[in-house]
Amino acid sequence: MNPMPKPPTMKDVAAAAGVALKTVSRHVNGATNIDPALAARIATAITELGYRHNLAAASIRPGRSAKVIGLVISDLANPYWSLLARSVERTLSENGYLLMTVSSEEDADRHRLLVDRLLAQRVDGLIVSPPRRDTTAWAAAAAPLLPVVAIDRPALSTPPPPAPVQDARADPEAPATSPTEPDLASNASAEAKRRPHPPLVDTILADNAGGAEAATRELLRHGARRILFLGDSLELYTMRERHAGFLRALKSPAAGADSSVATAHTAAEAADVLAALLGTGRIDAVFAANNRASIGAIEAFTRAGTRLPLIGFDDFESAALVRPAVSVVAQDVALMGEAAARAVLARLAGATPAPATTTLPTSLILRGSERP
Amino acid sequence: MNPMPKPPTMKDVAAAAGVALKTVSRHVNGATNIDPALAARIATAITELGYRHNLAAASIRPGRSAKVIGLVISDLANPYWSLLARSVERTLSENGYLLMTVSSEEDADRHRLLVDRLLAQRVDGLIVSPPRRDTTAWAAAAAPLLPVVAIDRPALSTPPPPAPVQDARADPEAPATSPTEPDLASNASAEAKRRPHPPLVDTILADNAGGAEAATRELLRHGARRILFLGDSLELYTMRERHAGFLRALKSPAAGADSSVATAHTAAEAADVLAALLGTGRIDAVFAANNRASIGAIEAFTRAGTRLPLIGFDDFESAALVRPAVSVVAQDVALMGEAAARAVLARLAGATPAPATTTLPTSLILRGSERP
DNA sequence: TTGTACGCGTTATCAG
DNA sequence: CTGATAACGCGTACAA
Repeated sequence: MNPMPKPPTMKDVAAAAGVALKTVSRHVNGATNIDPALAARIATAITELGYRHNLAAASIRPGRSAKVIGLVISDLANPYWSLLARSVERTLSENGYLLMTVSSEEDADRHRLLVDRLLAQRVDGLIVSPPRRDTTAWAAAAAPLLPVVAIDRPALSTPPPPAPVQDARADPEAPATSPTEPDLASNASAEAKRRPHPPLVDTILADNAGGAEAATRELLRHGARRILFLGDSLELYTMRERHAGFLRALKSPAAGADSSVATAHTAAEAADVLAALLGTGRIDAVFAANNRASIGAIEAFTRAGTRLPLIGFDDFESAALVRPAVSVVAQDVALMGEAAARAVLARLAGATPAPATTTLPTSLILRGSERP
Repeated sequence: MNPMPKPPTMKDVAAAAGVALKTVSRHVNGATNIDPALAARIATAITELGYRHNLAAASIRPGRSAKVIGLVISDLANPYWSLLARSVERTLSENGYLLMTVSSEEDADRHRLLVDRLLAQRVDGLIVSPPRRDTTAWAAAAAPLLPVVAIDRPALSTPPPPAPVQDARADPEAPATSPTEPDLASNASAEAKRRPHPPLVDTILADNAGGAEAATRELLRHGARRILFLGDSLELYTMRERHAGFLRALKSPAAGADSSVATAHTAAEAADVLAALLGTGRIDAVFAANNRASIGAIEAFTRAGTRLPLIGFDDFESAALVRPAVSVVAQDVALMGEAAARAVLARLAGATPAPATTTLPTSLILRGSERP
């Protein structure tokens, strides 16, 4: 009943089996050239002593590693990230790697801390969703040491736009809508700034702009003319991209369309913001830029006892269950996770191409909510 | 542009700063008694060389560890587990620990493999959801070495009942319903077998039976008399418990109630099974024993254009969004994760009480779907 | 306060 | 095919 009997070592096994340390090491590492008699004695000693290979100790030898990859995301509780983490873990585990997942909670300081901790732990590779205000320092510091992959958002090689976008930040009491003009202007600069340099590290992105554009076109096609972009802060890369796609669709031939922007972080906030707008007649359709916004929109519709045409970005569990079922722009999350894992594994296997950006297509899933 | 320049070591730092290895070690470990001049030289050398503390190497010293905890769950993609993992990670990270999460996919072999791998990695503690057919061997092997906590299901100290329960396993083509009798019988034995011995390891459970009983009583209160238990395989501990609670409610004074059991693993299967039963008049209410069954039930109702009173086990995203909103038995997942993390941390801090089982209460959230 | 020498558990070299 | 010996990067007596 000793609380913590210290685990037996190779030395113990060697002594018990009456062989040299190195022979045990060979046996443990699956070497074939061992006298069967000795191998048997060693195997017996191992099970009798309850010996377990110490990977942590083995990993300090040069050229050896613990076969662990780090994954830094913003929130494990969000289905988007947990699906991604699952996919990454699955691909890595097929290749003998373990995954360490940590959440930054969208906090840049905590993000740095976690990356540091993972590096100190000597992980073999890093898959990272860069924080909101990315200082790029983490990537520059880590990239030379080990394979690094940015996922969902690029590791900025230039700082983000100083004033993210002067959008009308709606607040529940006095939700403001802004005319199209300033948004279009800021969009132009966002477009110009898109990927000015080659990526710092391998990067896996979804086609946020393209997906948003397709969704917006679909709303326009059904007669929408005053569309609300309901999303999270435009400080977020994905939001900026989706907003850019949104505006790109509005600039198209089917002119005369107006737009406004409302910002909300949680589903409840989104519901409040939208509820306040519903009676005013200032909007006639909603593009929900993430799943929380979609859920908020449904709540607002339910509360108001009315609804507007709606398309959301990111599929979510409820989307097909509510009436009308919610049309969405879906990312192939599993594929993104697998791509990220494979990118790390490829470099671990020795490949050293120039860092590349992979943009995965999105798909528009129409379920009915896009119609008036 | 060297692919992998080997990271600088303490020795390099010591040489660059012109001090002894030990002094650098002290500096890195935050010792206070260092000549400020030397400390400054060391700090400079560290930043110039880009030195990072190697925790893996440090952890092989006796008494030291990498401060990593392993978490073995069945499926990260299930919101239940990702919420739990998030909660565990949060609590651990507040205490300086990192979390390694792996999915067993409900496969007992893979489960063993993963536990072995985590043990080889020399994690400091283990939080495990035991696999379906638990052979208890993993816990017996691991528990003497490090703090182990079983979560969601107990680590069986006796093998599971040989024939899990002779329930009427419904299949889509010819869904079978079984009279109450055999279930009641098998329930009696399940009741008798519940926790025959003290737990092998610290165990964190939800009150599955109590929650299911409360939900079933609520359905009975609204006039239900032929209730369907729609759930996953009764090989699963949680399913057995929920089924036991379900039957316990049916045995109560409000007699005359009948029941049947249908098994489905996915939401789609659950929908099919239920859809086939809906027209027959053999059931007048549904207890969905997990969130996938709940979602399947909603789908079946929608397809059939009708509905029955419904209560589900485990809250889920859509529950409040669909009409009527789905009443559920909710577990406090965050609390369970925190409790598991704290149990590990307590033992790591030196506490050595006898292994205990903590059963956390569930809450019945009534949203309307329980009514006819 | 600083440095020396050694050990942690494992693997690699290289001679038997 | 096997084994003594020297690393690996770091922490700790112990001595200076």
